[in-house]
Amino acid sequence: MPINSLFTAQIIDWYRSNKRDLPWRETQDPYKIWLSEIILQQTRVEQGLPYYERFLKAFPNLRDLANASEEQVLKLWQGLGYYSRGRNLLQTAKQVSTHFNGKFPETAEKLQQLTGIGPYTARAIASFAFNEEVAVVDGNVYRVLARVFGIFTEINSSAGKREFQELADALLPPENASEFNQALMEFGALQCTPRPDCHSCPLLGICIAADRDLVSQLPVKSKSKPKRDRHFNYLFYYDSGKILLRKRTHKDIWKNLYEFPLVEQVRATEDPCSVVAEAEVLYDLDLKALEVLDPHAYKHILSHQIIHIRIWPMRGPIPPNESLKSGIFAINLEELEKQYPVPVILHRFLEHIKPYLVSK
DNA sequence: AATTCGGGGAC
DNA sequence: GTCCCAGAATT
Repeated sequence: MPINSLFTAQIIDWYRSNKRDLPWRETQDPYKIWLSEIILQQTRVEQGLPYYERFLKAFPNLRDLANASEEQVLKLWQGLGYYSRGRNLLQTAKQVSTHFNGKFPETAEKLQQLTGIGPYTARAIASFAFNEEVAVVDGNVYRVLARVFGIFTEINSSAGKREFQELADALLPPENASEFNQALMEFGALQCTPRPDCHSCPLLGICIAADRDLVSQLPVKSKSKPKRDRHFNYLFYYDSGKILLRKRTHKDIWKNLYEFPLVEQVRATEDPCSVVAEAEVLYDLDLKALEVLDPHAYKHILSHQIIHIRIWPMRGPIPPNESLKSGIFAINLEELEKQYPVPVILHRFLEHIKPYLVSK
């Protein structure tokens, strides 16, 4: 038996006895497949699963989602990260709903034209929902193929992407694309993990990396840039159940999410006066009469940046909404929690601070 | 071709 | 601390 056929057969065999019970595997509805795939981009199954359930409950079908507001979608997306996925989700729902008569295109090539659907997701939907014979390549697939076939090409280079995609396509068994794709990813997620237990691996006999002790070196990936430090000073201006809020609209992290009035500085500030002074200019506020309390400090570590956050509680009457400028507005705390999407760091702060606010 | 977009979990 | 996750869009 050729090595490639053996590999395919073993992977599928392993999958049938080890696969997890996941809701999007029990359907061929392109809407549900699409939704699950967008949620699962760069996201572990365990983290994405509750979001998938909540989205389906809120928007049972494509039209429901297409009729939603971006605020609703982002609120449901809150805490999942990569919020452009949520915005693109809504955009594509509207697009398919109005321009494609509510039907998703049925080939990977056409699916990839839609916003938020790239090479992986297009092939996943085409294969799972429409049985197209196309192979998917995600982080799991890179890892499994690099090890089993001993490939040292960098997986984040264009040459690597091409090479692994071609290999996956060559391995794909016609007639069984969907199951093979699922199997290969599941194998990477459960068995051929970043630090695997090779003793229990059914592919021990054919894996080049295991044979030559290269498992810990594969796959090869070029190093990432060092993180940059940012310093966010938030004005937590609380008064009788209301706080000041603004929407992030610029092209940056947390786009279109809401936050307290922000003063970003190049370095950490111990002195509230400089924060207040900058805020007055930035937002055209009059903060002179205010008392500024000691800040709550957090460090928010992300993939490409470390955000040093100081939330400065302030005491004093909130001006009426009509007199607020620069996109600042006052909002009731319950209203905020119900409707306004915020970064998790703000959500956690609010949960922490709420008991103290109501008891005061 | 390189960078940017989050948050959480494993180690 | 580092690396990775059912990647895609933008520069």
